[in-house]
Amino acid sequence: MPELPEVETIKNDLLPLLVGHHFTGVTLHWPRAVLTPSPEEFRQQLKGQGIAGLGRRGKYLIFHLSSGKSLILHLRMSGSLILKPTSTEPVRYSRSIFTLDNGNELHFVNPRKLGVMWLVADEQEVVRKLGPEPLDPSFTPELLGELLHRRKAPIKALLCDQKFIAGIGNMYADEALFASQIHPLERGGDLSKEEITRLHCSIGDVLRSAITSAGASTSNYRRPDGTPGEAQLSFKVAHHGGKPCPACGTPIQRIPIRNRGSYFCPNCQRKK
DNA sequence: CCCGGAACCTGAAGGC
DNA sequence: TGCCTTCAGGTTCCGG
Repeated sequence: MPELPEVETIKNDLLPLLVGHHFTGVTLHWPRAVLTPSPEEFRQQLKGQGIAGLGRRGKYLIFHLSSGKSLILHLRMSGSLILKPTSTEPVRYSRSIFTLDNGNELHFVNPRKLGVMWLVADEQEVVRKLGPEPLDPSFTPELLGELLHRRKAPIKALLCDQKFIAGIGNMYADEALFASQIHPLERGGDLSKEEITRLHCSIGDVLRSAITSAGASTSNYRRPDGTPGEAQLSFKVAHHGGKPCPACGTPIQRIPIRNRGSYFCPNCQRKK
């Protein structure tokens, strides 16, 4: 599932290949993925647009266009972006194709049709509601403590809430909680100062390490050249149900939290 | 404001 | 072999 490290990897991979080029056309095989404006306006406004830069906010990938507008993509659960030379060979589950001036085409591969796109004058229209960027220097342990104050939801649910903090999803929430030895059902507001400090540190470590490994390919995620990332090889609990905990050997447990599978070590991560 | 659950989607995996 | 059910989990919406 594309979370912050996966979107960051896609941005880094595409940056040198796209910036300075322009879109020559757009084909929409699943127009409902365009949330704004209308699919037809989307196509017309993108045609001929130069790509001035690429950015990321949380799990959102942002194309800065020469018109000053922003093309924003969210891959949701199963989406990926593939960049390849134009050919007649079909790309499986390609739902949108952006053709470029250099003979390449960018495919929005979107098997479950959950991924979405926007074309807006101000990117804040889309990303305004997001919480802080966990890798930004302004995200301090003190800020995390303030955000957690009096929150009653399970810490796992808060970490996955994009309004609470941007970019973290199921996998990296589980990994960060294991690294900081906190039970996923612990109420956010019940974390001690020491636990908050550990959690803040673990969030940064887990995300930075995953970016270095080019993201985690647990299912559909691929880099734009089609190769998988390797962050999943370092996972200690995520998707490891029943396997021994790498720290103590206790079988990793899986419980549902907010309808999501949560993996943790019942010995290393005790609830108070 | 805060929390939990359903809905959107469809391929993959498992049971019988 | 094939049908059926369940699972996957990011986001938004809705109800309490």
